[in-house]
Amino acid sequence: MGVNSDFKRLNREFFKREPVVVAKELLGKYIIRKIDSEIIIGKIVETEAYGGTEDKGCHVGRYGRTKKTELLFGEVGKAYIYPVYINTYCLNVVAHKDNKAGGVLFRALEPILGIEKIIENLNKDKNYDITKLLNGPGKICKGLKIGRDLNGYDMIEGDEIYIVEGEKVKEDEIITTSRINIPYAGKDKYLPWRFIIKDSKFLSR
DNA sequence: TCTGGGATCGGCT
DNA sequence: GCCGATCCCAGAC
Repeated sequence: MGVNSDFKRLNREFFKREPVVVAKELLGKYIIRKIDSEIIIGKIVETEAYGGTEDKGCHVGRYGRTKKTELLFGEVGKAYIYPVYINTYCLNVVAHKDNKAGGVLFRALEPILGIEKIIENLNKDKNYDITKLLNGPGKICKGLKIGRDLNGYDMIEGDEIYIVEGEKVKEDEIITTSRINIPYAGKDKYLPWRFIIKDSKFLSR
C-alpha cells in the first residue's frame, strides 16, 4: 500500500461507542505522527479498552471524576496521556458513549514509516530489533515523541497526531485476552478487553 | 509546602 | 522472573 495515498481519517462518530468496540475496531488502523516535517506511521496491533465507571481497571473506576480523569468524560477522539513511573507515558484515545467515560490504550504498534526516526527517539542503534521498537505503551510515546504537551490534543481535527483507516482485520485474526498489569482491578482484571492481531510479531508480550 | 503513587522498561540472575 | 530507576503533580497537611 502506498503511504502517500489519501488516507481517510477516522471521524468523531467512530469514537462515540463502547470503548470495547472501538478498541477492537482500531486494530489494523494507522497512527500518523507529524513532527515538524518528519512523518512517522505505525499500524495498531494491540489495544486495551478502559471504560465505564464500573470498571475497576480504568482510572475513572479507581479515582472517580477528578482533574486527572476529566478528559475521559469529555469529547471523544482526544488524546489522554498518562504518566507512569519515570519518563514514561501511555497514549490513550478518549472513546465512550454519551454521558459515560472511557478510553482505549495503545499497547503496541508495527512501525511502517519513519523507522530511523523512531530508533533515534528511543536512543537505539540501527541493529535494534524492529519488532521490539514499539511493543509497549511507554515505547510508543517515546518513539513517537508523545509527551504531556499532547494531553487533550484533538486527534480528529489536529494534524500533529491522528488516526486513519488501515487494513481490514478479519474476525478470526483477532485474539481477545485479559488486560495487562492491572493487579489492582480485582475481578475486573479478567475482563476480556485486550485485543491483539493474531500472529503479529510486534506485540508487547 | 511536601509526599506518594503511577495502565513501564530494561538489565540482570 | 524480579528489581530498580528517581519524574510529575494532585491531594493532603
